[in-house]
Amino acid sequence: MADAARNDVARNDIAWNDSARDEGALPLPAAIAAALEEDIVFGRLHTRERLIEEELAERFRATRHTVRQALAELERMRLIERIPHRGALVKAYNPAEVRQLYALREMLETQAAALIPLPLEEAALAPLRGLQQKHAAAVAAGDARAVFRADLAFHRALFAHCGNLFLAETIEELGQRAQVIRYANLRSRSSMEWARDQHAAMLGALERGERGALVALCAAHFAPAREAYLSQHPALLG
Amino acid sequence: MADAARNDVARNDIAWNDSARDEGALPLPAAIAAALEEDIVFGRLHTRERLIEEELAERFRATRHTVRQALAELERMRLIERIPHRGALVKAYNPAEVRQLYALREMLETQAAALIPLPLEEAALAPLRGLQQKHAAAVAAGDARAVFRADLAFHRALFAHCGNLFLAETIEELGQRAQVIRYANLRSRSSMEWARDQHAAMLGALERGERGALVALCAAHFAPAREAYLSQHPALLG
DNA sequence: GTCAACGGCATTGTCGACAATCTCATTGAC
DNA sequence: GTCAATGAGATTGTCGACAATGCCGTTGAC
Repeated sequence: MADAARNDVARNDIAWNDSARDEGALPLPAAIAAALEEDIVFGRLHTRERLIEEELAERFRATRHTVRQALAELERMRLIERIPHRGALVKAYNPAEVRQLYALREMLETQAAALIPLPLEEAALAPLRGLQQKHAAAVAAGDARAVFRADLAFHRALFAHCGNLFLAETIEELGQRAQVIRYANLRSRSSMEWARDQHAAMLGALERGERGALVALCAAHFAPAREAYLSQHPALLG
Repeated sequence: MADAARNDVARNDIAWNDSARDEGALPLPAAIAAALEEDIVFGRLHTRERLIEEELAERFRATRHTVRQALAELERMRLIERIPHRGALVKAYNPAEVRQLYALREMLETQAAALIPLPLEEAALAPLRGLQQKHAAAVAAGDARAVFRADLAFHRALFAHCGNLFLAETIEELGQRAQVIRYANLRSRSSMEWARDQHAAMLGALERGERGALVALCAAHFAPAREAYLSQHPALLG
């Protein structure tokens, strides 16, 4: 019965966030998946926590089938793990895995940064500036959700210019997988401001055609998240 | 009605291959997905061809639900594309995409080859030799399916030694996506023999600790498949 | 003769109900 | 007291039926 009590607390926690509806025109499973993704990113759902289909169906006022599809989507993104007849768990990474994941991201983003044509033409630069401003505004407003979305959009738009669709996709996928790890950083205002300033510096490098600076910025961009995660999780278990 | 006739031909084609059963203990959706994967790889299902749930259900003697799961799996592997209310198509790549996909594979496999500890210890080398022998035996027997499976296994085992789980996974996923493109090569005996000899050369480089040779072999390993595909597909459309 | 509206048919998507499986507390033997 | 077997309840998996949608040939107006 202690278990039931724990589950109730968790359910109340996440019940605050009824954000499936505000996704607008998204198909329902995608909207549910997005809401759960946020729950994971912002730590409302913890590592190893169980996701129970019927509870989610009630919360989102959807059928269990719909929830099931959303869970399949989250599994595809590798944010959760599904074990046959046992349900879905928020995925956990041990420190070695975290290091490997970030090492790969660094490698790919470095290569992608090296492929972006420099200096970037104005027509491509303008949308990036727009996204940068959105991100900065979200940081100023202290709106963590908006920061999260704007950050994703900025990086997607940036690496879209690397000239390799598959590289850009892979970078984005690995970024999604790292979200489970990243959430600690979204809460701190200073780290959000640091990211904002890095984006500004990237834009500068893109404008002025400074290849070395761009590559260095991309490579170093997520070091803080990795370090924060590793420092919080003792070596024995992730 | 011309359409119906075309579909019948295709259906007879693939009806030869009732290989879902011989996957042994795999869960049924996975077995169906594997059978369809082979159909795609071996060109029994052509690019842009439609996959109709009910036909597949009949062929595999499964319910449409099960087929649906298999299609979801193939979509996850990006071998097919699903359009809402319109069904599933075997994915097509245009020449630019083919080039990008292979460029990324080359980049990743080069990096992975650079990370494998050299010379590779005997305990790790022995299983690789075993897989190489299986591959060579399949080539000798002219068993294209066995060649396909053995080739996958060899590369998976090779890159598992790069020390980065995510890099190895990503390489494998991109290899799966390239399967749509690769099939032309599986038919020719000479290309199978070429792959076999390349594997042998890789093993030699692993044993003797020849980093440069290993990297070069990995980078060049799939150039023939790319070239074969590009030469067959005029620039306008893939 | 052209073209837009209609409607039948093929196909995919969703639902509620039931079956299969796992978990965990209880029971009973030693 | 420990431990394995049992069984009830919780949870996931699968099914058949029906709803929704898109495709495409037909109809009819101009």
